[in-house]
Amino acid sequence: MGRAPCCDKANVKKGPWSPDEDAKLKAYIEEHGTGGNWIALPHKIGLKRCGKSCRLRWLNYLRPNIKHGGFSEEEDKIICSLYISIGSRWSIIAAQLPGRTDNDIKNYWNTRLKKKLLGRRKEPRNRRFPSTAQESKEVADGMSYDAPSQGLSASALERMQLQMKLHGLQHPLAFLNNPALWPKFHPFCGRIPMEDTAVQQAPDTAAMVEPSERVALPNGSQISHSMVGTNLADIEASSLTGLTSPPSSMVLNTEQPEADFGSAVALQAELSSLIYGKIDYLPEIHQAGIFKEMGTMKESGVWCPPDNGFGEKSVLTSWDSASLFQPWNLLQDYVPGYDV
DNA sequence: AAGCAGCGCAACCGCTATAGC
DNA sequence: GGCTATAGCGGTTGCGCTGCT
Repeated sequence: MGRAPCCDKANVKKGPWSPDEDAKLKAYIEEHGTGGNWIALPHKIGLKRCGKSCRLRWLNYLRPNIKHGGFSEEEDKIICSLYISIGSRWSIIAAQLPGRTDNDIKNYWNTRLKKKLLGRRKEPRNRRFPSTAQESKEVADGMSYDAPSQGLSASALERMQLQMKLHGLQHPLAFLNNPALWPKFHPFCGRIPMEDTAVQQAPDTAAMVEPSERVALPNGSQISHSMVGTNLADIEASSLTGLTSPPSSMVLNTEQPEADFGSAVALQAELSSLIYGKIDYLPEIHQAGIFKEMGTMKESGVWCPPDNGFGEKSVLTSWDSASLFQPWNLLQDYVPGYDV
């Protein structure tokens, strides 16, 4: 038995909202609020609309202080940075941009920003997975094989492409030939010393971070450097340092916060350069508010691998593992039979 | 001027998470 | 603890506009 529909599909109006409908909805909500029940709301005001539709209309257009279009460079950079770090969590990204809605940002990304960063390429018609051992080897060698789209989500592919662009990689698997890019717990590198790493869950990271763990930003605000140290910053840092320490997104590194923040800033400069062809440091993007929402989300926390390769399950939070860029996971997509 | 393709965006759909009973 | 209703989210669709041929 399927689930009951939220409304009578036959008796609800679909399509664009009329000014009259907008006015009715706006007036009612401004006077009475939503009442905590969107499903009942259209009936109360005599609108032949689905409750979900009313909610969407209010959130995306009618509520006060909504901005449309005219994204600034600063907003572009925030969107790009967060997209690379956390993927298509539009609601989280939107929470960092006052007046912007997730729908707006999603549309902006899909129609403009993505093209701006990745460029527009005609997809080769005969793109396919490697089928022979030689082709597979070439893939592993970073040769001759264009980034496949099959078996990989669009979001993951885009983020991978952005990563490659940021780091000058020619191939998604080129990291295999660059040990500097290998995280310590990568199966090829051996086991991460879990007992030495302060892997921990932080249900409310923003609240839990000790003052010593916060990073002072140029504008005077502070942010937890465990949050600054996204996986992107890890890769950035690792490419510079040879990854002598575990990625900061896995470990709450209280020893060298400046290094982590420095790499994050460097990343932003790279991003800025990529988008606008110029270098400018980005003091605003990592203001404390950036991850404020994530810090209050129950699933926020310091990332650690779901399984360290020895059958030991680690503390893991849902979106962290799914969204952070983990190039070794791409092996599953590229190499038949490989299981991370 | 007509036809077409590409683009931008509003809105919808379907799924998951959560709250309440 | 299980069930149901609702909220919220991300992906997708469809339509109107614009520019090109």
